Formats: sequence, structure tokens, C-alpha cells
Amino acid sequence: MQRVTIAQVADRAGVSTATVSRALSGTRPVSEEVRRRVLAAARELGYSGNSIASALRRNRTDTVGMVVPSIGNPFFTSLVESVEHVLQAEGRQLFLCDSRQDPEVERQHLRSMIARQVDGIIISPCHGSESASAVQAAADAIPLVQLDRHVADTSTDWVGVDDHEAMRLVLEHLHATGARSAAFVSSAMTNSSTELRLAGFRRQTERLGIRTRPDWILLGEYSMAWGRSATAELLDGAELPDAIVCADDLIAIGALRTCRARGVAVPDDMQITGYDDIDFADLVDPALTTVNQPRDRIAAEAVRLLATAETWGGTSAHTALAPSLVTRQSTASPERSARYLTGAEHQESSSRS
Amino acid sequence: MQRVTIAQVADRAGVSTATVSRALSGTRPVSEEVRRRVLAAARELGYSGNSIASALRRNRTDTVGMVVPSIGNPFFTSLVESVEHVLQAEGRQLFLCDSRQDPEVERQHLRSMIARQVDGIIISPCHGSESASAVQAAADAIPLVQLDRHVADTSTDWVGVDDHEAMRLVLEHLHATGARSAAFVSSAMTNSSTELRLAGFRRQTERLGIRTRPDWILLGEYSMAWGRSATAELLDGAELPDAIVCADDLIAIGALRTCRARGVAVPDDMQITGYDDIDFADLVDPALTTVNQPRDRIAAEAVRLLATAETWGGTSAHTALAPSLVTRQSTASPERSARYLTGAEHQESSSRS
DNA sequence: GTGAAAGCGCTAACAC
DNA sequence: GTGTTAGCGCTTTCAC
Repeated sequence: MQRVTIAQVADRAGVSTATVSRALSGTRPVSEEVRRRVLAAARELGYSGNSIASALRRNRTDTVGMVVPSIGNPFFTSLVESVEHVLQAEGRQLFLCDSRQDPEVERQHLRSMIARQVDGIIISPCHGSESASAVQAAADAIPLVQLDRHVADTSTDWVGVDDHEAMRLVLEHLHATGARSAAFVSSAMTNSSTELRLAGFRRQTERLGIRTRPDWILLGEYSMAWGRSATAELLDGAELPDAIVCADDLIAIGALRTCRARGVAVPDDMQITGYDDIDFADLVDPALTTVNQPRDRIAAEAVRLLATAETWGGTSAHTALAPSLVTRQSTASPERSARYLTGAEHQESSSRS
Repeated sequence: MQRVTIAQVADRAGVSTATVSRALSGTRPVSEEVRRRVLAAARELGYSGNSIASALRRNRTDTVGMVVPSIGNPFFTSLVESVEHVLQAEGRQLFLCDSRQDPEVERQHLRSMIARQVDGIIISPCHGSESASAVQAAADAIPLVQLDRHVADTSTDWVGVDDHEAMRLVLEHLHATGARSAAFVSSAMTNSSTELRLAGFRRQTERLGIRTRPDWILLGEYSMAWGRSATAELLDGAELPDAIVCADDLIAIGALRTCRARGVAVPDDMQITGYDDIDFADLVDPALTTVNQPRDRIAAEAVRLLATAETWGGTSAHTALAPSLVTRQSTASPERSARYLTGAEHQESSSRS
């Protein structure tokens, strides 16, 4: 079980270690005859290389590190899948870490990745401000691109979707279905996505004349549990909005559950929208109208930016991709509501007891 | 942005590189005065070490590799979380790969991990037979433990739950609720879990006198989509079982959906059980009765076995942990059914059309 | 308690 | 096309 080295392969093939290296890596031409002998020797000995030694020498690991706030969140899971896919196509590997929403854990992971000489880092920082110093420090050392979320006051690359545009799509759709008031359920304001989505919600409701209220803005965390309790709170309120706009699909699914449990019909009595378009969004009942993030595209762009940073350094780019709206059964269809409206002219928000 | 080396730290602290190494790693005692100077120099220069060089020298990476069939499957995701947690407590890192259910991809990942000199590998092989050669080859090179699933005809460590025991729990519970016939929906027979769960199902149904039929054994894949279509097939059959036993929670959730869509009441007209106890199992409606796998325990055991293998080599261990049954609303309560049975004596499977 | 020096396994000049 | 050689940055004897 002693590891076989390049020297042993060289011995067996009757050539120098340099030649073996060249034959195996294809860095420089090698005679067909020698190539065959080397390959045979390597196979016979079960040689599998030592990328640690290679990395030390070449100063490259062909590995990129990725840090996500929670691998349990399906959105990040699928982002990871996309990134891994892109990298694999280039023969590179992904080193994945979960910061568990903890800036301290995140900082350690970043340090460790730098020590491990990853070629670049893709990160979705867990906190808008507390992650900043560690992210900046890492970015100073090696190419780094932020994905989806990003920290304030740093000058690194970023790629994600245009949250304002997303909110425009959601609220215009709701408006078209006849909704004239809306609540917003999100996570606490600890990261950029949250902030931008809320800002977008505010701007678009105002622009479209959709009414909202301070106690309809509920901030907790990205989880189904929070979606449930926030919705319960809304349903217990004096007035009911026409729609609940959720900052991610997990919250929205929680909202759906509470509505069902309380006998509130979706979308007839209440419309609900999500954000992310996780696989599950299509599988709940009613299926969720949500914002689709082009994950493969985001992943590809992130990897591309990393490569650019490797050669260019310095100048950073912010890439906001266009999201799209996926309309399913948790919102009413615009046509149908239009018909309703013909009679009702303007649908006031229903109120309750 | 030039990486700072140990030599620079040594210079600044006015000591040798050896001393810096010792001061930083704590391998051997160093005078308090020198220690302070070294630490200060390291901080000032922003030294972060080079674990590649360290790994080459020490022949250890403090990294374990993990390969799962699908990171999109919540069961594996949470297994990964558990393993990462355990490792982090020991100051080690996890190198994660997704084989995407493809033995070829899996083989490449394994080769790559060995080349990367991970200290050990934790794998849930994607295929019962096609994964075998690569797994065996990897196990010959470094410590390896199989998790949950395992390949046939290898002599590596394994840790998972006792599938027979799990099926006993499920079927005894169903029997107690009055079920006297059952169908089984699982993935195709390409891995050990599937095989053992089916074998357990067969044995327990026979033992308990629960009737089943060849066309009630449906094998597809571990996904909600398959759960839906398999259930549709069952519901279209001439005879309906009292219960559908599913080989994982995703399948079971799909089954729940189809039942709801078809107006089949769960658990009154049909009982459904899952396997894994993923987070979602408690959040669907009705909440899913399922088999809980002690994931943290499995993870801890796997890491422990790896450490054992590092020192002992050779002899391997198979550790089957006891699963537990989590009864929720997708199955009837034993008490209630007992009352029913008092009148009905023996509840035959309902038939249809 | 500390320093000098010898590599870990590999690749990239540099020769030929 | 191929061999020789000098390290990559670190840890660890072995001296003192």
C-alpha cells in the first residue's frame, strides 16, 4: 500500500522522471514509443500521481473553493451542482464548505482554502456586514467572486440576478391578477439579497399603487418554519393583504402550508409568490409561482469571472443576470382576474372579522 | 499579492524556519519570548501557511474525501452536514464530490481524491456492482468506509442502518394499524439499500401475514416523480393495497401527492410510509411516517472507522446501527384501528372498480 | 530550545 | 525528444 511515485514508473519504463511527467501530462511532445512504455508502466504499477507535489511545484491546484451559507438550502445545493458541473467540464475540482450561517466558521473556511492554495473562491457570504472583512482579506489573496449574495463595501466580482427586476416581475404579475395590496415575508436584513428584494418590493408596490403596511413586512429567516409563523401572524391581523410576496421558496412553501391549515384558499383568497424556483416549487400543492434564477448561467459566469480575475486581477465586475417569472397555481391567472374586474372594477383587499 | 512564506516570517522574527514551524504548529516547545515574536511577525505579514507544502512533507492532508450519489437528495445532504460537523470538530476538512449516479464520474472522483492525498474516503457508492472495482481500488490505496449503501464483494468498512430491522418496524407498525396488504415502491435494484429493503419487506410481509403481489413491487428511482407515477399505476390497478411502503421519503412524498390528486384519503383509504426521515417528511401534509436514520451517529461512526483504518489497516468492520420509526399522520394509529378491528375482526384489502 | 540541512514528489528550465 | 538538475514551501531529524 506504499504509494508509487513517478520515479518508479520512470525506472520501469527505462526513462527519466521528466519524460514520465511529460508523457503523462502531455505538456510537451514525447515519442510514440516512449509514451506507450510509460503508460504501460504506470498502469502496471497502479500509478495515480500525487497532485499535492504537482500543485506545490506548479503553484496551481486546479481546484476552486466554494462557500455557501447552508448546504441544506435547496437553492444553494443546486447552485453547487451547477458550479461543479461547469468545473468538471474543465477538469477542475470543487472544494465545498458550508459556513452554517456563521461568519466565524466562514472566516475559518476562507483561511483554510487560501492555505490550501485553491485557484479561486466562489462564495455566497452569509452576512452582509460581518462577512465583509474575511471576504475582503480572501479577495486580496486570490481571485474571488461572490455569488447571489454579496457583502457591502468590497470591490470583488459578483454575479447574481437583478433583484429589482425580479420584484418588478412579481408585482406586475400580481397587479395584473388584480391584487391591490401585498405583504412581504423575508429573512432578517443581514444580507444583500434580503435588502435588495425588500427595496424592490417597496419601489414596485409604490409604483403600481399596491398597498402595503409596516406590519405586513415580516423579517425572520429563510426557512419554512418562518414562512409558517409569519403567515399565521398575517392571518391573525385585522386586515388581510391580497398577496404574500416571499423572499424565497422555503418561506413561500411555509406560507402555503399555513394557508391550507387555516382554510385560506390559494390563490382564490390569497396569492403567494416565492423566489429561487427550487425543484420543490413545482411539486407543492398548489404549485408555486416564483422567480427563476438562471443557476447554470450564474455558475458559468462565476467560473468565467474567476478565470478573468486570474489573468487580469484588479478591476472587478458586477454581473446582474435577468431573472424570469414562472407562473404556476399559487397566483391567479391575469385573464381570469381581468374578467372579474370587469364587474368589480377594483378589487379591494378583503378584511377579516 | 505574492504569497508570504515561512522564510519571510523567520527573517522578520529573527529565527530559523524550523523554529517558526514549531512555534506555529506547536509540535515542540518553543520559548515564550520567541513564540510571541513569531506570532507577531506572522500576523504582521499576513502569513497563512501553505498546506500543500505541509501536506507533501507530512504525507497527510487532514482532509477526508466524501462521494455521494446525489447532493440533490436531502438525505445525502444532511449526511454530508453531519460528516462535516464531526470533522470540523477535529480540525479536518471535507472534500465533497457528487457522482451524479454515474459510476464513471464516481471512478474519476475517487482517482482524483487519491491523487490529492486525502487521508481517507467516505463514500456512498452509486451502484451495487458497477461501483465495485473503483471502490475496491480506492480502498486498496487508502482508508475507505462505505456509508449507507455499499457495493457487493468488497472487504471495506461499512456503516449504515439495519435495513431488515427498519422493515420490521415499518411492517409491524402497519400490521398494528390493521393493514393486511402492502405494496412496495423503490428504486431499481442497483444498490445495496434497495436490495436489502426489498428483502426486508418480503420477509416481514410473509412473517406477519401481510399480503402482497408481484405487480405491487414497483422499482424505478429515488425521486418524487417516480413516487407519483408508481402510485398512479397502483391506483389504476384492479386491487388496492392497504398501504404503500416506500424505500425513501422522496418516493413517499410523491405517493402522497398522487393520492391527494386522486382523492384517495391518507391514511384512511391508504397508508403510506417513507424511509430516511428527511426534514421535509415532517412538513408535508399529512406528515410522513418514516424510518429515521441516526445520521449524526452514522457520520461519527464513519469518521471513527476511518481513523481506526489508518492505524490498523486490514481488518474491516460492518456497523449496522438501529433505525427508529417515526410515526406521523400518513399512517393510522394502532389504537384506533384496534378498535375498528374489534368489530371487523380482520380487515381485508379493499378492492376497486 | 534552536539551527542547519535534507528531502517529500513533482515539473520546468536548461542542456544536449 | 530526452536527461539533468534545481527547486516549490514546508517539517523533521540530527546536532548542539
